Amino acid sequence: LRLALKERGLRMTPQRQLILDVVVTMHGHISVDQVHQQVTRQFPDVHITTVYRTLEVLEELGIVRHTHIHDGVAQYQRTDEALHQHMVCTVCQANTELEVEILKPLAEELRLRYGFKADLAHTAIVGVCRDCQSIRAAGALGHTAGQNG
Amino acid sequence: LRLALKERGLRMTPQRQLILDVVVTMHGHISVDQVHQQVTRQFPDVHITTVYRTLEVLEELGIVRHTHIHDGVAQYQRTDEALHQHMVCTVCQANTELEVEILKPLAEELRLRYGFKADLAHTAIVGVCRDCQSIRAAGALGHTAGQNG
DNA sequence: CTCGATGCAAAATGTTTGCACGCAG
DNA sequence: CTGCGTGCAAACATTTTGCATCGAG
Repeated sequence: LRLALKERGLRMTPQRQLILDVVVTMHGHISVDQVHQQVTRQFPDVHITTVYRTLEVLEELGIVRHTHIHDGVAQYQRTDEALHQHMVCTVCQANTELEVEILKPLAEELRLRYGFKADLAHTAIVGVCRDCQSIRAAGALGHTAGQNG
Repeated sequence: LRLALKERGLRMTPQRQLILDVVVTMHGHISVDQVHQQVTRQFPDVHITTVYRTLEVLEELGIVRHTHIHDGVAQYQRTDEALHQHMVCTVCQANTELEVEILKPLAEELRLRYGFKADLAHTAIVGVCRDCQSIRAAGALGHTAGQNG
């Protein structure tokens, strides 16, 4: 891993080591700010700009990849973790992992019909989780679009 | 439609009429800025703040919905257009429409296995389109991860 | 020593908010 | 006339950039 840096004339600094530590232990999506917070827990001096720049480097190296979920905040994930996908509930923000197997038929279909190589793990699937559906159902029984006020 | 506004004690202003005009004629995803530009083509005085606020109102009324695609910019789409989905190419930014039928098996699968009511039309599918795959293939034949530089 | 990396501040970008005035109803 | 809607500016949040200094190799 550090060799990858070396090959491109890049240096391994303590800051990068710390950020790398966070990256290899993280699961799923994580924001720049979250990475920064974890890093500053050990070295409060590490600037968030450095986190931005390091994650950018890691992205060029193919170690991480970033995306944007529901709000405008960039979320990073490891590329070797890209094979699992998340479902984010728009009501309770619950984040459930799902097996990527489920996505394969769709990916295959898109390839066949449009020649499009879909990166389905790139963005989380949004929707409403089981629990929040129950809660909602209790408040708004029926399935016609009536005006509630 | 204006009745929906009336019912909630909201007023129909020239600005809202203009923004509504843009909304009903738009297809797929459109940014706040794009709406604003189209509006100011007729009335240069309409402020972008008004566009933000009006789209927020329209979202509460269930007429539009917003999401975030690849960058952090909010994209709006009509809810009655939500039944088609887009594929955005990360290389050439091409935006291809696809039939929502393709997504239904996945949605059904997610419902069965996780009880999750997925809103698959909420976010565009990202990936690489047919053309850009060809171009890439020409530059990087083979499928091993070699270092190119 | 050399040159990439860092910290800081400031700029850039997209979005939200406070306030006084204007206009729809 | 009432109070919602508007334009404006300023606040806000996130991300990028310029620059002097530091330190990895």
